[in-house]
Amino acid sequence: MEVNCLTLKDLISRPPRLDFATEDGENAQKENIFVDLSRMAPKTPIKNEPIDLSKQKIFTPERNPITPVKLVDRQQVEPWTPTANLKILISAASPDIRDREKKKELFRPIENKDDVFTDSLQLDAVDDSAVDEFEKQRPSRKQKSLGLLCQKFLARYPSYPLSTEKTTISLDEVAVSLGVERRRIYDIVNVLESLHLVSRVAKNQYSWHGRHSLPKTLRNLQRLGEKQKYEEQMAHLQQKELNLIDHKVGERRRDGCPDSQDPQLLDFPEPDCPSSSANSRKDKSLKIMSQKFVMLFLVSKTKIVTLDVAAKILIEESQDMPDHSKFKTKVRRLYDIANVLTSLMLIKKVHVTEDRGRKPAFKWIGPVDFSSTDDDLVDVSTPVLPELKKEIYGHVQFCAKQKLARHSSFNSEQASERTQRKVNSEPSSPYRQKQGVYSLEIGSLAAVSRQKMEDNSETVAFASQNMMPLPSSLDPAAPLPSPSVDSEYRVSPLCHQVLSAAQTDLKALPAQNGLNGQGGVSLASMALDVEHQPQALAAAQPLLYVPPAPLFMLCGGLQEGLSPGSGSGSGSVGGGSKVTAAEQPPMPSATKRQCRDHEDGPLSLVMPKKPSDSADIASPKTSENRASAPHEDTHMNGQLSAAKAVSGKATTNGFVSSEWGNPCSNTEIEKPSEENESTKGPSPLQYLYVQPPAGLNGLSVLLPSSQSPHAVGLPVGPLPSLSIQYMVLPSPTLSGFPVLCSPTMPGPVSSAPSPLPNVGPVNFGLPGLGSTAHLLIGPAAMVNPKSSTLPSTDPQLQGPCSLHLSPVMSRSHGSIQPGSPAYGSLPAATVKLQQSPVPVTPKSIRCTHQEMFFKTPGSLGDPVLRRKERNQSRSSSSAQRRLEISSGGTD
DNA sequence: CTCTCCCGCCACCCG
DNA sequence: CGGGTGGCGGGAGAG
Repeated sequence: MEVNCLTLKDLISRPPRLDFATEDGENAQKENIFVDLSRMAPKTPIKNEPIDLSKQKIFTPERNPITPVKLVDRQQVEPWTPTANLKILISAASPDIRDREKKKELFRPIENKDDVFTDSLQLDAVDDSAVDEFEKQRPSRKQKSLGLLCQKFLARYPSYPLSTEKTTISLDEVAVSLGVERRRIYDIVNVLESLHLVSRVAKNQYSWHGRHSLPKTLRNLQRLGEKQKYEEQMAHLQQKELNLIDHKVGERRRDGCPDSQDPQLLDFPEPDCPSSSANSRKDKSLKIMSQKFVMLFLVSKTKIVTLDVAAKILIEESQDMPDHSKFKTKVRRLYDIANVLTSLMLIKKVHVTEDRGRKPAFKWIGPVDFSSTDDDLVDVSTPVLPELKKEIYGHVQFCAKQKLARHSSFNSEQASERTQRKVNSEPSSPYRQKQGVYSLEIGSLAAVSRQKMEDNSETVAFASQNMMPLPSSLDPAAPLPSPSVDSEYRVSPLCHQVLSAAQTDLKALPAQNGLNGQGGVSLASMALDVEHQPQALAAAQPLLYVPPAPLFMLCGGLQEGLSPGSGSGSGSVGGGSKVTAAEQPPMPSATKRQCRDHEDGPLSLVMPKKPSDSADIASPKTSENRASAPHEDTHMNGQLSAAKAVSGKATTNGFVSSEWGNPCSNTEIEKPSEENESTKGPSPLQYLYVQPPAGLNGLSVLLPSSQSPHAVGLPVGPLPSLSIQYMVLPSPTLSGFPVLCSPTMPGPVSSAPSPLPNVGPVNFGLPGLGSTAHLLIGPAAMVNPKSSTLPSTDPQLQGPCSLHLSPVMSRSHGSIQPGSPAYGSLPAATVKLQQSPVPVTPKSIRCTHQEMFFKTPGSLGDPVLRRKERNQSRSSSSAQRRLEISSGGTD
């Protein structure tokens, strides 16, 4: 059955149920008239309705005979339908039907992950709620967004496919599987094609190339952009705008286009597409627009391009009359392109503020440094070139890269590394690279670090122009100015906003908690770039990142926020490092927004410096990783499936899931758990509990009080950034419910026994918690400096979820150490939370579990757990137990 | 209100 | 000529 197929796919990257319906329905509608008829029959036609109907249709062709069923489905599907009707219909429907629907939903949710979706899943338990759920299910606009669709699309293919594997993309197939009309797929594919991620081989057929050539493509585009003098044009336009703003907004655009520029633009060689025809139509093609748009970023010093400027340039190039309608249309197209580029983690939305207000803009967060020479990248001082790394490290790293790649290209990595290096070079810089381990920062982080590194000039420039990159610079303080800050940023480029917020919070915390701000953990990790990530994902995902398994000890009362171990050092968050969220300063609206949207947050990849080491460590993992690697991004595939299941809903995106899926992490986890058992001692495992800041949606952050000391010490790598293990839990529920742990590396502290075979996400049943509690372990970002092994961390997870703590170092178990001087300044660790538009509530978590449950029945399993979870009240003390238990459970 | 951008009509083009 | 592509802009959801 298609359904089955879909299901599998869905697991990986599935469009919301609605999508399904939509797919079929829409397609049918457009392509199949008769379908429409069926639709019509049912009820009042609502725009949205058709989709639902179609869904049913799709599914039902076979079913069609069962008319009644249709009605039922439709109703269910149709959110808009009055609840009463829905209920009635539902009730009327046979149980079988309901079950069927439920099943469908279950599978679909993965991608849809929408909260709604999740909720729907829960429905099983509650029939009564069915109606509400239905309503919830209604696909929101966001759910249908091109960006989300693109993510789903990307999730289907590995970012860095093996050369051997050739993937062909059937537009029809994809459209069906993603539940959208083909038209939408064209939009995505065209942009991807412009970057050479795919190429058209035949009608309806594209081949997937992945990101391998992305750096080259970008380089070429950059060159072209330079030739086109886009930078100048942009500057010119911006200036004009400024001037115009004062005078007139209206027609500045025309003015904006420098006459001189026109010729160039006209000449504009179509970058990659040789074929790009001279046709006017083609000139306006999304592909070309996409390339030009990318060029604008690449040539921009600020890496920030406002849509209006981009639209103007494009209009001018196309020689279109700059009338307002044209401009509007152009902007619409740019949004389409931007959505895809955002999904590729190449750009993220930001807003530039002007005197008159904000302007929509996008910031390049992709690789930057490929600039002049192709070889440059390699040449760079960076110890390990991205590509080289690939070769050297082989699968393991490869996998990691892939994951990372999603977020950023190699180049970016390099850039980040470089940056870090610079930082390192700085004597003062507190952060040192860890030996043997390189942490790569991706996406926004890299970009951010880069910016800072590069200089303030960019910022200045903006300022002069009145343009301010809001997202990055939300925090006035945060931005570059303070050295300490810079270093941090450099080290771990996180969303500035987040970071700033986190810092603030942290600072505040000490006071309340009596903790030392400095000593405190720096939560910088969190940067969330909400925008990047698929909204849906973000929303649903409850992310729990747990430190190395071995470490799992929750300080007695997590809820209370005490972390016994934490007291370390100056900053250690004093014994109870409980931080209250309230304290956090509210994030700027922009920030919030981003948070919501982005999941991608900075990713940090840790790579073993030495290949050999990595190999050693990795080897075990490698096998699996490799497998996963191809799938990379989404990972939605196989391995991940389990992970996904775990991550489930939380990870709406493949990213997350993939990470979770990482076997390595699992392995690591297990060890830790054992260790924990042995060590149980409070020291190692304790976590600092940080209450969720407002932005976190009530998620609590647990920081391992005892981070491996090594972390701090690691000097080596170019990348100073440290990754800190952390857990994010819904505060209310800390005790009871399942905890998702990010995969961790074997903690240095505990002697980790040989890692166990990787298992996807591991669920630990905590006895204390009751069956309910599960620990999901994701790939850990942590690297042990000591342990030569590196954890080949799962890059995958990192995605949005992973928390990257750069500066923080935890010495040995003791909680975060304040000690590190540098850190002191930056106590806060940024935790990247996925903020989903929907608040992450315990409920959502539950949902996640459910999803997971579905996916991987074995591991997570029990629905019952939920109940238990609820029931469970955990005392802090119990927490440790739980941990221990969990570890045992893991076994 | 503005910002986004989904949706799908229908023109373009190719085989 | 039929069907794949994809430009285009109305209009509505989201903020």
